[in-house]
Amino acid sequence: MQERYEPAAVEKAAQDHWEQHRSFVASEDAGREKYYCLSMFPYPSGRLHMGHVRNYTIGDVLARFMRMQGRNVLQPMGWDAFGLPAENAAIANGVPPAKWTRDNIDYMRRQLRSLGFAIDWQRELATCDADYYHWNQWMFLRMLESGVAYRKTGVVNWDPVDKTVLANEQVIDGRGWRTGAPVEKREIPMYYLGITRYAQELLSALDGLQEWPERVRIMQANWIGRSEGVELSFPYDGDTRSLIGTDGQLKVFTTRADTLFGVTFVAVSAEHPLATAAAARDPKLRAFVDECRHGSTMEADIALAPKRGMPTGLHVKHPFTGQPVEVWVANYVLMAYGEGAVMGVPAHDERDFEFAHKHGIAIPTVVVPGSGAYDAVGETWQAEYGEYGKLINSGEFSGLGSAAAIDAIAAALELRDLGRKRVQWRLRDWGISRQRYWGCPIPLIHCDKCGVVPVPDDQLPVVLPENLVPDGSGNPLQRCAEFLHASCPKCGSDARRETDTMDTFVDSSWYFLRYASADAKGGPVDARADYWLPVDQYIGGIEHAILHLLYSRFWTRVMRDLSLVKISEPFSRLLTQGMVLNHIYYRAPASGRREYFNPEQVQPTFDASNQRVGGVSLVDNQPVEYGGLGTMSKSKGNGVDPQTLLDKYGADTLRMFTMFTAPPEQTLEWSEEAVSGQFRFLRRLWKAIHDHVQAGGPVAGIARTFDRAASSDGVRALRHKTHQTLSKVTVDIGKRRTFNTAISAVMELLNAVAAYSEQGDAAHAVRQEALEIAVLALSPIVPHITHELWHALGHAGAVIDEHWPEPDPDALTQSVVELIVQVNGKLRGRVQLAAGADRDTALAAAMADPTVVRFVEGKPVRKAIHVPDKLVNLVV
RNA sequence: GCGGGCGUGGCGAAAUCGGUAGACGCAGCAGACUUAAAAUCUGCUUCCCAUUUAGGGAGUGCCGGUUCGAUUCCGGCCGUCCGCACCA
Repeated sequence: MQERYEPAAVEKAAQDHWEQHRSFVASEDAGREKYYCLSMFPYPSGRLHMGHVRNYTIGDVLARFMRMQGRNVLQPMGWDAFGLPAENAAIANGVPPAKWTRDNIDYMRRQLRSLGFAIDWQRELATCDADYYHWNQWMFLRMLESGVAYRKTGVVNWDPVDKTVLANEQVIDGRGWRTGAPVEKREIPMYYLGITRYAQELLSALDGLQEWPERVRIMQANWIGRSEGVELSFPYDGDTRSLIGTDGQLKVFTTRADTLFGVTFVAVSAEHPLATAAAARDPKLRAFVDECRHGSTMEADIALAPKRGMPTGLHVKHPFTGQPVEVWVANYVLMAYGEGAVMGVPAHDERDFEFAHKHGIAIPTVVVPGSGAYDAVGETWQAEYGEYGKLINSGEFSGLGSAAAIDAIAAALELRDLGRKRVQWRLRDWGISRQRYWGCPIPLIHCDKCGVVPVPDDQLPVVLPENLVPDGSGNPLQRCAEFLHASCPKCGSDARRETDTMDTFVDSSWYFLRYASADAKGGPVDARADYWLPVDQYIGGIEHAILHLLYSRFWTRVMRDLSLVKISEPFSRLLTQGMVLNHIYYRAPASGRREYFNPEQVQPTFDASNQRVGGVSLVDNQPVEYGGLGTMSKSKGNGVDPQTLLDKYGADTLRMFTMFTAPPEQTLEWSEEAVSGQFRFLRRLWKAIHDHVQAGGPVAGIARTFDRAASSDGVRALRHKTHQTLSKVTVDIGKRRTFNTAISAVMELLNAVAAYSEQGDAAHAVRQEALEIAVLALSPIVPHITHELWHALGHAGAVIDEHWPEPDPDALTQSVVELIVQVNGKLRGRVQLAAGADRDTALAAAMADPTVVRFVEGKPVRKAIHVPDKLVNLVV
């Protein structure tokens, strides 16, 4: 064994061993319990970032730990390879997205390998491979057949200068990212997936996901947004009827049908048909409607905007009283929720209250609290106005409580065919059409005679041409004759291929299923998926808490209903890892953009209480401002390239740092000093084993039976520490997922070994055992160095093939324990006692402690608490 | 506005079921080794009082409650981060 720890050589040797022994190739084995450990696959952006390292290290530690526990482990990896950045890179460099993407994959795959992740690379997939997206297309066609997928017009962002559709992230402050031109809204036909059909199931099943973080479940429940209420109709009056041209009703949805008699106006969104009709005959209203439609699309801005509105001059009739109610256009009504229209009840809804005050509309009270705290609403809004109570001035319903009134009003409306109870969802169907090149083609053909015709299964996949270079204007597929041209599968005449591609969230909604049957030919998956699924542990960023995880839950159910899989929930257990943060330094010139400085190039400055307040750039020696801690990002210039660290310290140090510095769900603060601290620890571990082996000669021959009675106190204490450490690490990794405390425990063990100075065979044996446990316990976290150290400790086999050891119960028991002694709850002393000492013995020992005596002396003991083998508390 | 999390030394954090607050590590200080530096090793390192020893007091954002005992449970407040945001 070498005296110095040299990570490069150690890591190469370990990786070669795993490679040669195909250690991570997984195969189905019905006789063994499986463990499917999955980390969210990366977008191949170019290089790994620290977030990837953290994510994949967490997964790898669990995979390796479970492997040692005897589970049949699958840990696959792939690439979320379609998407906008590849097109942007193409525009910038003139390289086809396919080449850029595949080059990035090659580089990042090498990086993942050099980090030593226990990945089964035989199952690797990239979503841009036709073998993969073939099945996106196939499943889309099945959904089209079953009606889950359907066509409807949708609104897109249109850049009038580049004449192209923009993704939301390409719209910055309402303008196109490249041209700066104000973005327009356009309606075009698009395809939707009916996720709302599954809304109730997706919501109810959240209760079963007890191994998911609660906040993810709450976020999903809020996103699905179930609300129970009443849909009701206000019939048009004569004037409105003649303007619209048909008899009709204005439909609204409300959760507060009990306030129906307080309606003094009805408000519709600017996109509502009534608004359009009224605007056609009123130029002022038309100007207002246009303004609302073009207003900021930032939802936070909308929420803060004042309640603006204009009357349409149109009226509808109250469903019970028949009284005319005026229709207004209001900027706070959303077309996309409910019916795009609301009944205005100013006395009992804060927004309606503000609106009515502003526009001089009456505010009659129709619900009062049971206590009679008020009988009419005042000038300023009070929260109690929105509460349930007892109805007044509500015709036949007066006197009822709110809940009963809602039932009665709904029943009465139903009799008149003017309304009914129903559930409204916030969740909307998923529009998957993207007017982009680098994505999975939607398998449809447009024929002048037959209309939209699905591509037959035997002509799948519709292959995306990979040699196109987008230039920022439009979708290059529309200029690619060989892709565009097709013959109609129905009538055979010349036809045009659909050029829209699918949202990349489609690709990531089922990739975890494909890993489980990576080379299945006849369908997206085969029976092997039934063995591996569901994923036992999924690990990824909190940023995917809603969309990706919800879409995957939906897609899995669709596949279930197509009899492709047997499960409903894809991920049994979810861990959302925290972000990686670093300091932010910047200069803010009087005019122009902030300039950011890489923290490595800044000498920080601190105030009197040691708080970071600024810094000096090492480049020009001028001061820079401190911007706090923030997620590592390109735009803030505070990223750290893991490759640099890998080259400098090796994979084990990097893995160790990400696992030790914070628990996995919390944010992780970058610190190069902490990294070098982890490197120092590994070096100390190396040296400890080196010295041990040198001192003791060949160690394999040591007999390791410990006779408790014959052992010295030192041997017993070190054995106790060793097995205590083992049981802590087992729980911390296996149950609590607190890798940081697991590492701390091993550090303590190593400190104990260093402090243990006894010599002789028994001492050498107990030291050997301690070091072996330390190596085994750390091996999931730092697999390379432990691979080498396991051999150094005298073992012929590889540490990865070792079984996770069980703590020795005999070593864990202690014959003498220390009790703490409190007086009135304050720590006053400690006493050594035989384990299991009874109350009287413990109290007697406690009273004998000199410090305790000083505090108890002369005062009667009123009460004494005894927690066996733990503490005594004397109340005086 | 609504929902959720978090608040502990100079810093990252630990305390797992209500029982020793600050494990482990970083940074810092002192010492050893060295011609010197680095590396390494040893010791100290929450604050205040006392310091010759022994010790004593306070302390987990703030105020209060429950308890023999609260970082932990309960109520209220403050700060901070995240998510959603005119959802009818």
